[in-house]
Amino acid sequence: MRKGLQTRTAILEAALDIASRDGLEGLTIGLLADRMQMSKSGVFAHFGSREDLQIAVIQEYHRRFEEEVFFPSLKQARGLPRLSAMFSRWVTRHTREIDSGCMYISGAVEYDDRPGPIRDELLSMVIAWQKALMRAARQAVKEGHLVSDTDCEQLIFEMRAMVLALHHDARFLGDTRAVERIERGYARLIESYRAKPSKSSKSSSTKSPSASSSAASSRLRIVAKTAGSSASSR
Amino acid sequence: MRKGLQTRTAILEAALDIASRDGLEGLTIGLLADRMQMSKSGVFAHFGSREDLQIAVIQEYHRRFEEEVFFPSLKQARGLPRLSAMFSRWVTRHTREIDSGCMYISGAVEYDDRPGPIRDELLSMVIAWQKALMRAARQAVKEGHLVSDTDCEQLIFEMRAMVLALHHDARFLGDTRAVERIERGYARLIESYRAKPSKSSKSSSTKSPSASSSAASSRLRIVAKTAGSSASSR
DNA sequence: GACAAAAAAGCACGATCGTGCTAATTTGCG
DNA sequence: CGCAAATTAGCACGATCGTGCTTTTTTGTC
Repeated sequence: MRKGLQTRTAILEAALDIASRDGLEGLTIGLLADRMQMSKSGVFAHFGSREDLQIAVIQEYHRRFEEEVFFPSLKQARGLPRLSAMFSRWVTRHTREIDSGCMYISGAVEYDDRPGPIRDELLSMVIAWQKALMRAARQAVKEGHLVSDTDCEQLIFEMRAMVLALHHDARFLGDTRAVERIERGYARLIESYRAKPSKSSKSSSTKSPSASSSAASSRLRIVAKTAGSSASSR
Repeated sequence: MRKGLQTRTAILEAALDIASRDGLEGLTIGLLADRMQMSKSGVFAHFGSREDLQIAVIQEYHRRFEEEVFFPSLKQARGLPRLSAMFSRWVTRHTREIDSGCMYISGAVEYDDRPGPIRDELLSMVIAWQKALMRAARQAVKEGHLVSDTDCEQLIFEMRAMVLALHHDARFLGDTRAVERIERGYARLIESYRAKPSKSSKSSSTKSPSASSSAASSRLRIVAKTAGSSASSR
């Protein structure tokens, strides 16, 4: 009775691994059975169909994404600190999952013109994350961290763009310098929207404006130091 | 004798269509035979193997990409004009192929950890394009259009990033506003690197500096007006 | 029109896919 | 332990995949 759920969890774990590496389309019952040292039927019985399995994988992926990226960022103060935390954790996750790949991105490519429940599921997850980013950005404006006429959609667009590029460069090109690129890009991006500490600015520290152009690099340390090894098993 | 090459071309055309829509992995001999109203063997005979077919498709795609995006841009003056032309045509192509999808991008996701000849082929095409962009950017610095300490790799990284986002948003999210986003982003990007018309600047027009921040919108019309309809058949 | 060469089709093969159905096994509770 | 229920395995099915083989049809040249 309890055993069933336990193996289901183990299967899901393996499925997540496969899907992250080979894509949701590459997630196959037979391959999963091999990996689990089970029969195809045994694996199959835990999920009504392959599609249900895929959807379960997506949901589990999303759960972990939120757990690792979104929720911890909520501990940061509203506005720019939180937005930066979200971005930082997002990037950090990408640097850690270089060997597996982001399911939101691979899923988007796999299902961009393949309608159905899987696409719908992916879409709703991605949109949820985008909305969370938008909320944080708007709060940053409201808190006076970013200039009042900030085009938040534009800001988020460019943030997302760089994450896509990070994924592309790190996974496909094998170019890890993309991590530095995205740090610099984010710094430049925020800098161009950052509110000048002129008038009110009720919150945070009234830091020195430093230089008006590039600077601000020390403040925006994006990627958290990966404690110990940055190595991978692949 | 001549007929063979003719049908081969027709097959390649259909293959390009399928691969652009469903990815290179979705390109199947049987599907291709259906589309061509031929037998599988008949199709197969023109290419030694499926892999050879896929590689032929990639090469043909690249040839068209160069023909449509790269070569025409060479007619523009060296430096920023050429770089902008390349970017503009690149974006325009993406807006036109919304219904089919960019093979460089889908291929990158499909083969990011699937070594072999196909990945190699894709990689060399993508890198070739990136190098072309880099050359144009460096020329823009040399010509004095961009400030001398411009980080060209960073510039190209951010340009590529936005194109990835355009593809993602237009295809997966179905959000066509990404076109405006990318125009704005490019304007902002170039503006932050544009050389002030201070000292020498041997070339082009010594335009007025206008405002130092957002402006420059009129000069950087990215997407060519799609003559007639911007609609799609999908 | 005949004839050689090229092109296309026909057919079969082993693999793998998802998924139903039934039988065997394992599990947890009384 | 015993027994019912949950879990897993076994097996077969139709489909589709890439790709080898042989045969038929089409093509271009004399």
